Amino acid sequence: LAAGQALFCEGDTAGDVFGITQGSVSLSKTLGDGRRQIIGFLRDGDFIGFAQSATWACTAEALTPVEVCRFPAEPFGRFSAAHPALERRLLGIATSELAAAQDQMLLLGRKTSIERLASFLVRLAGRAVAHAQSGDSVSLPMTRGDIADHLGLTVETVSRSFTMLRKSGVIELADTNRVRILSAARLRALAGKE
Amino acid sequence: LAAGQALFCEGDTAGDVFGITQGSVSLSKTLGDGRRQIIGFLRDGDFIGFAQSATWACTAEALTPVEVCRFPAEPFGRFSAAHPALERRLLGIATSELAAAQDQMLLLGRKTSIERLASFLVRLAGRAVAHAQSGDSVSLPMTRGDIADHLGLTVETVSRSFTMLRKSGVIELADTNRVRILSAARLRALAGKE
DNA sequence: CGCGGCATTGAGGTGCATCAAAGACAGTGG
DNA sequence: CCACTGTCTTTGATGCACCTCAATGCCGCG
Repeated sequence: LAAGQALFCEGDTAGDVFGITQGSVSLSKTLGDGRRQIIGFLRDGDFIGFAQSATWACTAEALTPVEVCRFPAEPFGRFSAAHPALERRLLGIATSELAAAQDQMLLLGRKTSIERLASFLVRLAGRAVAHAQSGDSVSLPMTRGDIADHLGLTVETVSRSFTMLRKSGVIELADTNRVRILSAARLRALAGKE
Repeated sequence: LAAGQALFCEGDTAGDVFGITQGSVSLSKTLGDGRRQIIGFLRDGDFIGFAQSATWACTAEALTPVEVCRFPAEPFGRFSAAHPALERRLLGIATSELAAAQDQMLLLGRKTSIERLASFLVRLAGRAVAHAQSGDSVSLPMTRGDIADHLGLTVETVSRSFTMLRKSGVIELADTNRVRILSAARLRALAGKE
C-alpha cells in the first residue's frame, strides 16, 4: 500500500487480521466534527485485528509505503481455535496493548505538553531498541499533526514542545522526522514516569 | 474489604486474579507528584488480573464495601493453560477492555468537559442495563474527585458540568450520587459519539 | 518557477485549572 | 440532643497552559 492509503475504516465490517511486514501505520478514531485521536502507531512486526465486533472500531492508515500480510477472517478464526498456543500468544499481545493504553490514558489525562512529547519519544526509542535499532536516533514516520492527534494537543503545541526540548539540549533534530536523543536520562525525567 | 481499602498497589508483585462479586472498585495510576488517573471503574461481575508482568501496573481500591473472589496465581495459570475455552474467554474480555480504553483515549484527548461527563454517564447507564438494572437511574459509587481523575478534569469542573447538565434538563440529581437521566437521547448527543 | 503541504513562530483568546470560601452531611464525643 | 470536626460538594473570582488565528519559511514536485 502507498502512504496515505487506508487498510480499513471505522465502521467497516471487520474480521480480517493483518500483520505488518514493512512500514508504519496509524490507528485512529474520529468525532463527527473532525476531531481525531490517534490510538496508536504500529510498525513492522506488529499485528492488527482484535476486532471481536462486527465492525472496526477505528481507522487504519498507512503513514509510509506499507507491506502487510492479510489473514482472511474465516480461515484465521478456525486456525486460532485449533491452536491454543496461538490464542495464548494473542492474549499476551492484547494484554500488553492494554497496558500501553493505560499509560496513554495517564498521559492524556494528566500530563503537560512537554511530558507528553517526552513520554512519546521515550516509548518510540524503546520500540526502536526492541527492533535491534539504535535508541539514540529515532525516526518519526508520522507528521506533527499525527503526533498532535496522538498526544491530545495541536500541531503548534507539538512544534513548540520540540523546540523547547531542542533548546534545552535534550534532543537534536537532524531532519524534521529524525530525532537524536542527547540525554536519555533527562528525557525520561521530563516524561515523568511515576 | 471495607471501602477505601486497596486490593493491591502499583508496583506490588502481581499474579493473582480477582473476580468482583459485590461492590465497586477503581483502577488507577499515579504520577510522582500525586497526579492521578483512574483507568477504569469495575463493578460486580468484572474481573481484574491481566497482569502478564511481574508487578501490577496500577492500584485497585474499593470504592464501596467489596466482596472479591481471589484466584491465586499459580493454580489459576495451570488451570487456564489446561482450558483453552477459558483463555479464549479471557481474550474476549481483554479485547473489549481494549476497545473501552480506546474510547477513553478519544475522550481524554479530544472531548470537552461536558462531552466527557455525558460520555461517562452514557457508559454507566449502559453497564447498568447490562446488569439488568434500569438505565434511567444510575448510581455513582465514586466521589466527584474520582470522576475527575477518570475524566482528566478537576473536581470543580466535574461539579460545574453536573450543574450544567442539570440546569439544561438532561439529568436530575436525586442524591449526590444517584443520577436520573431525563433525556437519554440528548445525553447521547452531548456525549458526541462519532 | 510556482504550487501545495508541512513546520515553525508570534500574538492574542479561552476553557479549564487554581485559589478561595461557604454550604451540606455524616460521624463522634460530650 | 447538639456542638464539633472532617470530608465532600458547590459556587465564585482569577490565572495560565494550551488553543486559535495569522504569517512566514521550507521543501518536494509537476
